[in-house]
Amino acid sequence: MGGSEIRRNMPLFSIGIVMQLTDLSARQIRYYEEHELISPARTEGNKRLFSLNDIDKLLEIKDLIDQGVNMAGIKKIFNVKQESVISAEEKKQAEKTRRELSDSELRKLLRKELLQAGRFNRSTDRGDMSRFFH
Amino acid sequence: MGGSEIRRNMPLFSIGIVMQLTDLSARQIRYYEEHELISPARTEGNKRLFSLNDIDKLLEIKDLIDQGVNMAGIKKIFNVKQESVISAEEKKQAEKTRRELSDSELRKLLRKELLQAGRFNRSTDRGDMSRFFH
DNA sequence: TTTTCATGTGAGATAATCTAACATATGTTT
DNA sequence: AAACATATGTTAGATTATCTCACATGAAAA
Repeated sequence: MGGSEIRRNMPLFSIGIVMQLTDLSARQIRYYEEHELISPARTEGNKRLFSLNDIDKLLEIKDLIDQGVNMAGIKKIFNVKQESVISAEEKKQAEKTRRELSDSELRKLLRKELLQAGRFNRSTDRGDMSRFFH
Repeated sequence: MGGSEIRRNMPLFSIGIVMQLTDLSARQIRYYEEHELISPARTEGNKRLFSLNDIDKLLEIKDLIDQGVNMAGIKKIFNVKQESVISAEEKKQAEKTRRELSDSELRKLLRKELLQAGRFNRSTDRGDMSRFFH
């Protein structure tokens, strides 16, 4: 995972901005948090701070609600997605260890990964916030 | 110019977040505004709202101040930069009209531009906010 | 028809930000 | 040296944005 993961999880946006960006009411956003669909960070003074990922999720929630899905359904869908990501990770991991690398192969790989550490790579299924940034 | 120009000028960030992101004090940020180095937007209730471009500029200001440049100098530098951008635009424009396109060439170009309208293209000299987004 | 769900709305509290004024350290003129 | 200018800190008092909690409501489900 590249450093972009960090950036997309950085708490940056006040609820007012998120309302504009998502066209959701404060009530709705707080309600979705109450149902644990999002978990925005908080300032020292308890104000919510949302990340790009939070906003993506809110846009997904909005879509699903428009399609008639309720809280429970959305939560399930998010969990399934999350699991599929995890299992993808596991597969990758399993595949990796299965290959029984020689020491030299291993060193080569390691070096390659280090060299690519700074590069930007995106998770495959992004939300719609890509509209707002390049 | 692509739609990314709009995105980079979208007022999104409160002064608190900008303080964290730039490591400048509120006093400093307001002082730079007073000297017209930045012009953040305002909410209905008069709170400042900063764009990605504003933040890039603040990081540039910080650099220049570290290098001993004063307000007047920074303002000059910004103006020169702005002019160079404008003249680049003019050059591009001049080059374009000079070519005296045929109608068919023109239609082809237009279609191409329309197809690429949604793509992400960056301005050449970005600030440092690229660290925060992909 | 009750209940439940998703949202609206209002009250009262508090955090974040605003402007304006004065303080201060460092560097510049006279 | 004394006076001034520049960039920033700090404080005070006012106002906005957000918070939680409670109650209201329309639509859908039971």
